[in-house]
Amino acid sequence: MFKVGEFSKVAQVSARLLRHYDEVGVFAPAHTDATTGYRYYTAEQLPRLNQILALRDLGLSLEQIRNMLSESITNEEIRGMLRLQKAQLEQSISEQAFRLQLVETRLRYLEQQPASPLYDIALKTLPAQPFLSLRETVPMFTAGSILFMIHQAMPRHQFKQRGACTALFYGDNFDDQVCDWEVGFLMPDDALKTVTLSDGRELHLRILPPENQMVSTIYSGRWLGLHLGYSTLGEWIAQHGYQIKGIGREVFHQLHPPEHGENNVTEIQFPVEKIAV
Amino acid sequence: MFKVGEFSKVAQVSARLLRHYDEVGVFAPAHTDATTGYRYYTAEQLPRLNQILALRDLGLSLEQIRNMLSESITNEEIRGMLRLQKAQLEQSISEQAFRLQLVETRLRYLEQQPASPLYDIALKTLPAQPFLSLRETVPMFTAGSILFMIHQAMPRHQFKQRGACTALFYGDNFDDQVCDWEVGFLMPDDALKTVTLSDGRELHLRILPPENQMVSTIYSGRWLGLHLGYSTLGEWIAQHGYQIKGIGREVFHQLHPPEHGENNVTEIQFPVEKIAV
DNA sequence: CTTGACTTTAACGCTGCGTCAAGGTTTATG
DNA sequence: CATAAACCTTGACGCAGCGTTAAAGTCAAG
Repeated sequence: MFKVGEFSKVAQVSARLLRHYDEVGVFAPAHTDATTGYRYYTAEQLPRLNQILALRDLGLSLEQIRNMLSESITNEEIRGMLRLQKAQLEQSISEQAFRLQLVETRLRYLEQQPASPLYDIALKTLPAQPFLSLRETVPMFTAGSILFMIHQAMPRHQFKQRGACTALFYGDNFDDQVCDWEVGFLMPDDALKTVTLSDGRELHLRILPPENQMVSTIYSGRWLGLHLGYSTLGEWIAQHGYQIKGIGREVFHQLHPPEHGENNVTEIQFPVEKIAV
Repeated sequence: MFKVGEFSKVAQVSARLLRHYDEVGVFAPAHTDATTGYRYYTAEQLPRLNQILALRDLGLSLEQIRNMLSESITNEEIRGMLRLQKAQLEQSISEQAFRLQLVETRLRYLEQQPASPLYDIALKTLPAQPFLSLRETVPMFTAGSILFMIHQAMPRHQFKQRGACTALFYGDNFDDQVCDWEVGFLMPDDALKTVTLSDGRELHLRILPPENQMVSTIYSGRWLGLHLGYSTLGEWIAQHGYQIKGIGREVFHQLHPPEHGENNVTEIQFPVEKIAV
């Protein structure tokens, strides 16, 4: 019969760990003195403890371990738990590897250029959202202006605009002088189906599908500089083994008339997917 | 000016996150109403928040992020932090990969054999420890018996035996009929230098060097079955890309006279190292 | 003015123990 | 045998990053 301190030494673990395992019910002492509460362990318990430590080394939680060690568990259930753990470890590793790639990219850039341009690119997941919009072909880099005009021409009392002004661009050659835009507003679920502008054009409601991987960057200032955002995003996407998967968006978080363009805040988003390795 | 709820929507984060970031000082709202406590954010803050989220995606802690965003930080310091993070990620990945390997091995075994023999193998780190011992060449599988005899022949009042009875085996052919053993007791730091047994033999004190990677398994029962432990350990070591690096040990946690050998509890330990890949 | 939609601060929860702290037990020593 | 040293007990906080109620104050629409 060992007391916790002795047993912790032969087992090479801390006494606190033994108490904790007793408390949560994964490993109880062979005997507990009813009056003093002292825990007494025996050498015969060592293999069991070693089992538990080995399972812990697999990354299993104490609760999972308790289940695995219960009498009434089938071999098949154990295998199921291990397969689950395997899958989780694989996912965790790929996440960590991705982070590592991000860090490495950033380090390379910092060593090339003192000022870091590639600073605020994030991955997001977007849910499906109603979108009240209008599709038109207009000169490049003017989607915001159209939105601004629409914003003006809109009978504003007819709806409560909750989401942001957003534009989707179709067509994949960004060097062209014109572009095919769908401009409008992200809406709450109970939005109107159609809105007629004061100049007669109509906005129609549709559901934008969810996107589970969007890269996004935010650009502050006049739209003349917006191409910097695009090139940075493009570099990032290539650097990290992604490719563009669908239709890009601009979100106008702060939309001013052309003469105050320096205060604009514009977000650029692209849905992406990993290139198969 | 957005209130938290609105800002959380345009930024695609939860309101709780914004409050938390305010609380810990990584991202404060542009304005806070002094009387109501309401937080008000502006669109111009979006790039900053995106920066923070991007840094978070690297796996940095909020405290690190706060430091990186402070004005008074040099480019060199930032690179240092990133290099540190890179190193930590690499280590974390290799740990996870190792766990994964453990899980896979276990799954393979479970699919071959319903009863899992390879159940309680753990990696340990041992500190340097004083060892009061005696070296002899004796028949295989009898180290425990010697220890038992020594135990009897020892003038027990002379020392407080705190550690376990332990044996080290020299020579690397385990199939041989004799083996070179060093048997003795792990001792506390203030132990006696020499002890003379009643049969005239002497135990001498020396310091066992620390081992930072020991594989260990615990076997219960008569020593006749002990080879099972050895073979299991050997398989495990090979399976996981390790090799034996030094002198193996047996630790006798429960040492009985030969006629009660079925109650013995014996641990087998080998120092190992990863084979370079 | 009344809702209802939002906001605030406060606090627990989660994981697996490490780390005191206050107060009994056991054991070694004088 | 008295007493101190060494060990044991339960209890509780801490950590990281928010998610999740909960109670109570604000704000905007009708």
